Amino acid sequence: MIVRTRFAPSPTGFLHIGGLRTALFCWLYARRHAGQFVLRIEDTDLERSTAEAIQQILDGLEWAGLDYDEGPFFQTKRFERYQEVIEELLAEGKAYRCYCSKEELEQMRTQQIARGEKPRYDGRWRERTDSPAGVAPVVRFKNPLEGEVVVDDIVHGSVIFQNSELDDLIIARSDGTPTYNFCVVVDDMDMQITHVIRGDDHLNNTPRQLNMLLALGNRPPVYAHLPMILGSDGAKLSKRHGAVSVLEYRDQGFLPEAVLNYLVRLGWSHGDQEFFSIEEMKSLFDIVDVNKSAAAFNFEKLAWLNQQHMMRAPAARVAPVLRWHLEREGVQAADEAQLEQIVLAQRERAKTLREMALNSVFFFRAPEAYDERAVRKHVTADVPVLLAEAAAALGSLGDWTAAAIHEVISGVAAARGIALGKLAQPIRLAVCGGTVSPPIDATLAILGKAEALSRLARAQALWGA
RNA sequence: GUCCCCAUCGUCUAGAGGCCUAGGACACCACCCUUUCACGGUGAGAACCGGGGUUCGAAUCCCCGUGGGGACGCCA
Repeated sequence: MIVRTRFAPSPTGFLHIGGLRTALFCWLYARRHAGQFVLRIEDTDLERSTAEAIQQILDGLEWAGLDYDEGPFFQTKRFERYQEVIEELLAEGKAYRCYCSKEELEQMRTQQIARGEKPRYDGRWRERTDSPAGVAPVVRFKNPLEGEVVVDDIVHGSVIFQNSELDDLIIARSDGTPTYNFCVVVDDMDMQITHVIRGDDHLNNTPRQLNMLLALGNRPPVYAHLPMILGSDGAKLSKRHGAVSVLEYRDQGFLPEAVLNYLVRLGWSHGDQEFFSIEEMKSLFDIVDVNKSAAAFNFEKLAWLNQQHMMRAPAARVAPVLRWHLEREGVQAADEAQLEQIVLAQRERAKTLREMALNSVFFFRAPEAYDERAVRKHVTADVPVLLAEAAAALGSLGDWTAAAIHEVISGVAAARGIALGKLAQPIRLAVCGGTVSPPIDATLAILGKAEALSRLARAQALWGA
C-alpha cells in the first residue's frame, strides 16, 4: 500500500502556523514512507473563501518548502461529484430531505440547551416523505440510531462514540451546495487517502465521517489527530499572541527550516535532539511518536533555533535571505561574496535575519549620527590622535584582510601601551555609529579599505574639533 | 449543559513498573572566555495536578476528583 496523506485547509484566512504544523506532519509522513502528499483546498464556504487566502496558502507552503505531489484540488470544482453521491445516498434511503427552517432549528436548539441537553437535530423529517411547497430542503445523512463508532486513532488509541450522541447532519444546504463533513468523506475516498492526519479539533467530526464512509461502502483510512498548538498563555492561538500567519515569520526573518524544526518538536520528539535538518526530520519522523497533549507556542525557543540554523547553514544559503531583508530596508546589496562575509560575521549576534539586516545596514550606509552615550564614554581627549595614528597605519596597509588589520590595530594599541578596547571601541563607533558590531578587524575588512578610511577621517575631524 | 480529548520544571519535552536522588532544551541567574555585542563553556534554581487503588515496587497501570482544551452551525 502506498501512503497518501493530504493537507486540506479552507481558504478563509491566511495560512496559520498551526495549519503549517499539520501540513508538515502530513508531508513528513508521506516523505518518510515514500508516499504522496496531496493538497486540497476546502472552499465550499462560498461566502468566506477568497482568492487572496488561496494564494497565501500556496505562498506559505512554497516558502516552507512543503511540496505536494497532487493538487491543489478545489472542492468547488467537484460539486458534480458530490451531487452524484448525494443522489446515491438519497436513492438508497441513507439520506433524506429535511424541510425545517433555520428558525425552527434555532428554536429546537434553544429549547434543548434550556433543558440541559446537548443541542442536536431530533430527526423529525427522517421518516417523512411529504414535501411542503415553496420550501427548499436540505439533505441530511441518516446516522445510525444505536450502537457505537470506534475511531482507531494512532495518537489517541481507540476513541468510542455512541451513535445516540450523533445527529443527522446536513450534507447539502438548501441551495444544493454540499457541506464540509460530507465533502471530506467523498474526497478522502476518491483521492484514496490512506492516512488522515489533522488537528484534534476534528476528532469529534470523525465518527460522523466514519459512518458516512461506511454507508458508502468504504474502508476507513488510518486516523491521526494531532494535539493543538496554543498561544504562549495556553489559550487558543490567535492574533493577539503575535504572529500567526506563516508569511509573517518569513517577514520577521525566520528561516523556513528553523520554523519547521520548531514546529516538528511541538508534539513530537526524538530523544533529546533539538536540532533537526529537513533531511533528519524526513528520515526520523513517525506519527507513533507523536504525543497527545497540546503545546504552547514559545517565541524565544523559535528564535534560538533560528539562530542555530543560521549558524549551521552554509553562508551561501543564508546570504540571499539576508539580501531580501536588506532590500526591505532599502539597501541594495550587490556583492554576493560580501554578503556571505557579513553572514559569517553577524550570524552569532542576531536571532533573525531581519535583525541581522538591521544590524548590517551600516556596511552599506555610513552612519548619519553617532550614539551619544557611546561618544561620551569612548571618545576621550586622546581619541582623535589615536584615530589618526590608526588611520595612517591602516592607510599604508596593502593586504586588506581581517588578520592584517588586526596586526595593525593591536600594534598601535601596544605601541601606545593601551588596552585594545581603548582603540577598538572608538574605531567601531566611527565606522558603525554605535558600539555593537562584529570584531573590528572583520568589520573593517568587509567594509573595504576606502570606505573604512573615509569613515575614520570623518569621525576624526568631527571629534577633533 | 452534554459528549470527546488532555495532564512531568515558567515553556517544549525524555520517561513505555524497578536504570529516576526524574534527564535534555529554551528562558532566567552566576562564573569563565572576550576589542563591543554576541557565540561558546561551566554551574545554580526549577516539575511527576490531588486522592484512592493494583503491585514487593508507580511519573509510568486502573478509578474518582480537579484543572485545561475541543466539539456540539444550512463554518471548515
